[in-house]
Amino acid sequence: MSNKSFSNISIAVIRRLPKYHRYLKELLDKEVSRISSRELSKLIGFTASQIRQDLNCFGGFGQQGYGYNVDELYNEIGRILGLNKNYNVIIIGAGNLGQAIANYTNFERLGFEVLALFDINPKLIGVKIRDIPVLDMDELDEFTSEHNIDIAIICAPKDFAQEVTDKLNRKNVKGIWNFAPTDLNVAEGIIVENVNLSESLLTLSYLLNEKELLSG
Amino acid sequence: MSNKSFSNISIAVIRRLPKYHRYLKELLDKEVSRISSRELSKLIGFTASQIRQDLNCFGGFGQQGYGYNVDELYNEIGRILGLNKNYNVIIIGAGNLGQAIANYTNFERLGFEVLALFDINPKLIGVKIRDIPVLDMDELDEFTSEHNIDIAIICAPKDFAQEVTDKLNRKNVKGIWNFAPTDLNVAEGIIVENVNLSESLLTLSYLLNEKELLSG
DNA sequence: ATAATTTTGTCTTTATTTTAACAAAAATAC
DNA sequence: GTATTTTTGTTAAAATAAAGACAAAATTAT
Repeated sequence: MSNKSFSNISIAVIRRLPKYHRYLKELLDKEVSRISSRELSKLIGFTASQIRQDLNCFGGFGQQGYGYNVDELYNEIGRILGLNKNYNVIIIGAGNLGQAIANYTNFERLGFEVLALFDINPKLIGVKIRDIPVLDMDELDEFTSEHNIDIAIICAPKDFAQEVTDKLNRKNVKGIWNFAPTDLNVAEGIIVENVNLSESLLTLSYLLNEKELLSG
Repeated sequence: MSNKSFSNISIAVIRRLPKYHRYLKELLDKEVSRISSRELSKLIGFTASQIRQDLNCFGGFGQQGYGYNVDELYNEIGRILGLNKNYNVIIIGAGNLGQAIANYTNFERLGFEVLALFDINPKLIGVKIRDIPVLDMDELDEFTSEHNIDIAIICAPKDFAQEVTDKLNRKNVKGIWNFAPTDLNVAEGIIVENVNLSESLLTLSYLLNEKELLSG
């Protein structure tokens, strides 16, 4: 009864969806009302065939001889991505990274509302980021009990991340967006999306050296 | 004469290398001196077969009946990732995200030295993050001419990112680590590694809703 | 109104990636 | 010292993903 049984959509397709969403938004802003898979292909860099196949995982949104209605497709993909809902979010760790995310108002526009940040640093507790309060980490349990938190964003140091996750495991948190450079053990059903900056940087480092590495 | 001709290593393999590196470091810290692909598989979550195949892209680092020497393998993967070198880095944008990266001392330990941050905000210009100065964006051209910059980290807003990239395109910058939520047009030979936080968050959002989406 | 063009959705083929299998080599146990 | 076990490196098979091909449908041009 793995998660897989509910899903025949490959993760490769899923990870392309936000990019479609972003490019369609740009087209909308430019008041482009229709686009073919061929034109979109030139913009986004995927093959037209792949675009058509990706979209058809979720339904036939296009029309032969015409292409796709930009507004309709944008909204459909938004719905597929769950952007028709609102999400209550907390941020664990109110350092630079936590603050950066709290300040990024675009997430709010997409429906992700940050209710609070949590930190152990007395200098940060009580501070407000925009209108969002930084609370004492000791209040985390109470806060998550009283509020229906959908997503917790972990911006805490590596050695503290699992400890926090253990607390979240006992609450009704549905997803964790993890910026700590470690793999978390989560309770069944909790979805984790990792953003591992070190891994990204080391990939860049590899690519910078690849030519010499494989020739010399 | 595409980049591909130098490389028979798939990007999927490359993106797993930093994770091997991280887990091997943890084993080293625990003073584990040897590990088999089977044991590593249990830790890291890839199949033992995949681990052996990945490592064998770069050489036979193991020994039959024994496994892999942790210290040796850690160093070999570090070398493959280019961590035997030092990199001069600048950060474009000294907001929370730029500061977060500048403050993350682990990158320095890996050989990535941040020489300066750049911003247009007068309140930030002149400030120091650790010992790293925040310079006026107007000084970027001169600075990149005088220093041999390997990597530029773009933490500037989306609408400003391409403008900065155009400047970098004319310099000898080798790689761009891009946090702006947009695809950059770069000069030939410049490697771009994107960290698109919105795309990551929307992927999480999709996964949170996948069950209902595909059943209902 | 008709012909030519465009373009999707889907089926087929190709390519890539992952997993499985196993001989050969080394380590360990007895 | 020999047998047993472990474990790699590598080959083969299976699974997954991407690209190509094309009929059917709709649009656009004449």
